[in-house]
Formats: sequence, C-alpha cells, structure tokens
Amino acid sequence: MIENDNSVNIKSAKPRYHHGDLRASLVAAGLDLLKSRTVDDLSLREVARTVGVSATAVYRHFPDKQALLYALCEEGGEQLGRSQIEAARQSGGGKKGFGAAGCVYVRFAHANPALFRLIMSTKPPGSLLDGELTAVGSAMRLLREGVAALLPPDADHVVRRSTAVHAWSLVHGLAMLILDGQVEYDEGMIEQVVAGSVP
Amino acid sequence: MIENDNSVNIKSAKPRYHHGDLRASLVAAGLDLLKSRTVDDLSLREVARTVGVSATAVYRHFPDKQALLYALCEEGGEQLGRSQIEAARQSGGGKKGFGAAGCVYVRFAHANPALFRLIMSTKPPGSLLDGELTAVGSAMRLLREGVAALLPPDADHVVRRSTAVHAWSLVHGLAMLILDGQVEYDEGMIEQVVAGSVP
DNA sequence: TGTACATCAGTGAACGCGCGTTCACTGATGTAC
DNA sequence: TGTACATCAGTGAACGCGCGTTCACTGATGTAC
Repeated sequence: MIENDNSVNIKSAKPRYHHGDLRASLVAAGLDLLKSRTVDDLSLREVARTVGVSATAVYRHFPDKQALLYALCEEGGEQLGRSQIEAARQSGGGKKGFGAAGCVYVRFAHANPALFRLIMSTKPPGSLLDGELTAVGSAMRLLREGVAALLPPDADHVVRRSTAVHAWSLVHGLAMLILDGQVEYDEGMIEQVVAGSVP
Repeated sequence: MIENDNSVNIKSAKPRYHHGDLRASLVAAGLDLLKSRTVDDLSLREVARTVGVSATAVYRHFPDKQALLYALCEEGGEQLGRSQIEAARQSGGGKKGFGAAGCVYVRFAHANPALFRLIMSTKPPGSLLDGELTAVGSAMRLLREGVAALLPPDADHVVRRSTAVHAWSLVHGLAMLILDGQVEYDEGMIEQVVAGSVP
C-alpha cells in the first residue's frame, strides 16, 4: 500500500532548491535562471516556482521584484570581483595579473550573459556617490589600482583616467560583442585583444 | 455655432505623425520612441497610438511586432552606416577618417541608446551568412576596409582580424559604458580613447 | 455617365496571457508563567 | 509539565494591467462594361 507509507514525503516531485534559507535559495535560483534568460524575461513568479514556493513567499524576504534584482546584481558583482582578484593574484600581479583580470572579465560575461548585463546596467538604490560600494564600483577600484601600479608614478590625473577608461572599454567592448554574437567566443582572440589593454 | 463648422476637421487633437505612408510613419514613430524607452518597453500598441492609428492597423504593414522591430533595426543601421561613411569622407579618409567614423559610432549610441542596443543585438531574420546585408554587417565592412587600408598590405589574415576586433571592441566598449552610465559622456574623452583604436 | 463589383486600409470589440502585488489565512515554533 | 499567547514563514485566491493578436466589419477608391 504505497499511499500509507507516509514516513517519507513523496509529493516533492518538483525540484526544491529550498533547504532552510529561502532568501539564499531565491538568489541562487535567480542567478541560475539568468544563465538561460534575459533579465526582462525573468519573472518573480518563475524564481519562486523554481525554488518550489508560492510567489507571495518572496515578499517575506524582498519588498518587491526590484529588490530581488538588486540582490542578484550584488551577488553577481561580488563573484566577478572575487574571480578577478583571484586571477590577478595567481598570475603574480603586475602586467600579467592585469591582463588575467581582463580575461576573467570577458569569460564571466560569456558565462553569465544576462547577469553581466544586469550588473553593468544597474544603478544602486542608494546614492550614486556610494560608488565604491557597488558591484561595478569594486571592479572599478581594482582597475584603477592596476592602472596606477602600471603607469609611471608621476603620470597625471588625466592620463590615469583615460588609460583606465581605455582599458575598461576594450575589455568591455569585446565582452559585449561576444554576448551579442557579433564576435565569436575564442580564448586566443580574447588573450590577444586583452593584451592590448595593458598600459 | 462652432459645431456646425465642419469644413475643418477638428477632432485630430491627438498628434498625427501619419500623412500618407503609414509604414514609414510607424517606423519614424518607433525610432522616436526608442529615444526615451527601452526596446522591451516599446509596445506595438504605443507605436500605433503615437501615430494616431488603431493597433490593428499595424498588421496591414507588418506581419507581427518582431517585423516592426526588424524594420526599426534596419533603418537605424542604415542611418549609422551613412553617418560613419559621411564622417570618414569629410575627414579626408585615412587614419583621420577611421577615427572620425569611430567617434560617430559612439555619438550615435549616445543619441539613440535603445536603437543602438537593438541594432547590435538583432540577428537578421534570414540566413546569418547574409551578414553583409545586415545593419551591423555594413558597419563591419566599413571597419574591415578601414583596417585593410591602414595596415601594411602584406599583413596576414590573423593580424587583420584581431586588429579589426580590437578597434571595434574599444569603440563599442566606450559606447556601452556611456550608455550604462558607467563613464560620463565627454567629447574630449571620446576622441582621446578612439584615437587609440587607429592601427 | 452610371452602375456593379472588387480591392484594400483602417476600425473597435474581444480573446487569453502572465505578470506584480494585495489580502486574509494557516499552521508550526518559541516564550512566559 | 501544561497552557495561553505571540511571532512569523509560507499559502492560495484574487485584483487590475497592458500586452500581442484575432475577428468580422466599414467605408473609401479604383475598374469594367
């Protein structure tokens, strides 16, 4: 008599990412869904559905959909920043580390297209002056530090700034062209192009 | 007696872009709306509303919404291509012309954010092999010709290609960073950065 | 010139859809005495 | 140990919304004889 065996809860045939911390599960599911969806195609209801929870449960943890998107953006930005720092460290810093961080930037974009776009297009909810605290802000700090370390110490402010924008533009443009399918993903090409971003 | 004066049709208080060629009016209205809207926020109904026509009238000229978007993309791509060619010509071609076309690329993106994104992210309805016929395809041909003209004539295929990707990435990245508000729009900065894209 | 008919651009009502969000609720868990 | 109560995470029905698209239609314009 199968129906009498209630020592095991069978009804969870639908996938359940959720074990304990629903907020974390929602964020994880959101990041996962963004691998195969546009940000605009990601609905609050779908995230909830994926976790195996009612749509309204989300409102226990986020005031609205926008807040959930901010959380995804924040988590994604931290992942990107950590990967870059790690790559730069492993390559021994300097010019090689700077280039390695650039390659990681492009690879991250390729692996997380929608998340990458979300990170780049999201203005933080607080003041824009808190730039340092945002995902993009922390990646930018890394960039500025790298530029500062590679330029001669007497380089003036304008040169520093335009060097940083140059390097960022190059790597960002390659990433975006790959995401939009205008340039084929190719590790060799990435390394070659990114090498041109090192001051 | 105002209501008896029917020699003039008064009821067109709502704006009417539409005079004759509805298809052209729809495209014009769509391009205009894209200056203040995301592509995802542009609805077929709104375009029709703007022109002053019922939503269903659109289906006389386009099989569905996607076809309307393709038309916007095509028109936008042609505008971009023409501007670039014109700028290159006026600058006398060569290195200066190449740089001028790059600046136009960034300025166009800044002036038409959503349209620029649409152009770059749209895969043409036909075969991808028809690349030359697409909006991006024609901009790309200009780019390749420019690179070919500036490189030494014996440069091999790999160098040509990576030079082209390098130049495009740089300009495209700057454009996207400006659109996303990560880099401030600044003519001086544009010229300085774009200069770095000339082989 | 008049009449009958075909063509065709545009109309307005209606459809089903999935969405974000609200609401009153339930049932499990912790706490005070 | 038992009882009364508060807290709180999650539920399911319901809302209004604007959307893309369909449908049968109208009324103006052109064409054949």
